[in-house]
Amino acid sequence: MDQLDRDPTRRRILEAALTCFNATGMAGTTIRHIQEASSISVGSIYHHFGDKEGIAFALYQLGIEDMHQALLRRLGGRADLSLTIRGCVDDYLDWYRDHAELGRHLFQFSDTRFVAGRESAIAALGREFLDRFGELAEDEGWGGRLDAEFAVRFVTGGCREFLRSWLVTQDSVELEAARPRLQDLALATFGLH
Amino acid sequence: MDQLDRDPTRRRILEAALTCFNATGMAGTTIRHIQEASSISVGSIYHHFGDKEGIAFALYQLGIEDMHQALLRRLGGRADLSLTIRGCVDDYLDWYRDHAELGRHLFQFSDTRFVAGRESAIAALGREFLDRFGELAEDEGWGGRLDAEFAVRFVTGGCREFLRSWLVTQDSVELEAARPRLQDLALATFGLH
DNA sequence: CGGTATTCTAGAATTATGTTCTAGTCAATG
DNA sequence: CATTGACTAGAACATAATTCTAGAATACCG
Repeated sequence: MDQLDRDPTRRRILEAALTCFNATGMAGTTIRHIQEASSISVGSIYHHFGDKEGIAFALYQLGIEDMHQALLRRLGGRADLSLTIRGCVDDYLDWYRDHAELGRHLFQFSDTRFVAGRESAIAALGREFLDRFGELAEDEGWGGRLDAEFAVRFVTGGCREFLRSWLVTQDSVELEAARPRLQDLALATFGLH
Repeated sequence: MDQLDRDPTRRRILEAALTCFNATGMAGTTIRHIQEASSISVGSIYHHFGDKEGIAFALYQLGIEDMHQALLRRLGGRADLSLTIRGCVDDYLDWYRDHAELGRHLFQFSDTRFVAGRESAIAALGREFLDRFGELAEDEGWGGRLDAEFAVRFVTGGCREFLRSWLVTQDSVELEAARPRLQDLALATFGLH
């Protein structure tokens, strides 16, 4: 979004692609659409990204990395477990609120890649978050590491499910109404309050 | 799966398509693949389904309907709220365990359709479940109707998130290990035990 | 029944789309 | 400068989606 990519050419391609993906879906956007929207030639697009999925993947990677950065930052400061959980929910919702287009792309892309083999770096990000959160939970005396991971995934899924439908309307009032309720449910999941 | 469709032609097309989608993803399967796998001519495929997405959508619809039928059956019998929740988690997991191919397709397809406009019947199914569950929760004195809906979606998301990764391995031991934990988390979400 | 309309099947023809290729431009480097 | 390597451009190509035309099967109606 702000800093999609250093190289201005790559950046223009990615921005154009993201707009197209949001407007007509990944299947519905052709390389030519992206070419027209970015004014970068077809050859150049292929030079930088290899193929269409390469563009989608680059966007996915950027999005996931940016989002995880926001969440990891939260785990850096030492706070109460309850506060941390509330804070993570905040960060998660905020990120999607502030990056709705990228967010929609994450949803669009994430379930496409059952087959794909590109993503070890991304799995590592998820792992890092789970590890760090697991440490924190252990320090606070909350069950075992694996229990914490399991609960985190559950909460993530709950928030995801809300966001999936929220991204259709992108109504900020609805988001703010949901925020405290999602936080409460997240805490309840952990048996906290 | 058992009764994908009445018409044997449609059925063979759908079965072939599902196999292909699972093997090589929706983007990776061509109409010709489906043609070869089903031995139904291209013209006939288009006659029945309009286009490739039409096939994917038909499968999606069948899957969703079948799954919701299983869940609605559960809400028919009058049981304790806690038992009902545990039972719904059971049904949800069981359905994916027994229909893993269709399940994978549901995931693949669900996030593709931000743009598509086909799905009012399907939204109605989700509504029906939420309504029926909401009634039950109210009868049991659990918060308001909207609170119940919100919690249901949250729990659904939590289970979905587990299933998303489970569908990659489809390890039955892992599923059974997760089952009671997911049930407990679901109950905790509702503040029950 | 016999004819007629309708649905269904088949595969060739057409069109759209992803990808590759060739040639040329630009920028950095020795 | 000359050379190299990265980058850009758009035409050419290959593949895949979709449409078309014609014929076969089936249902409908007098």
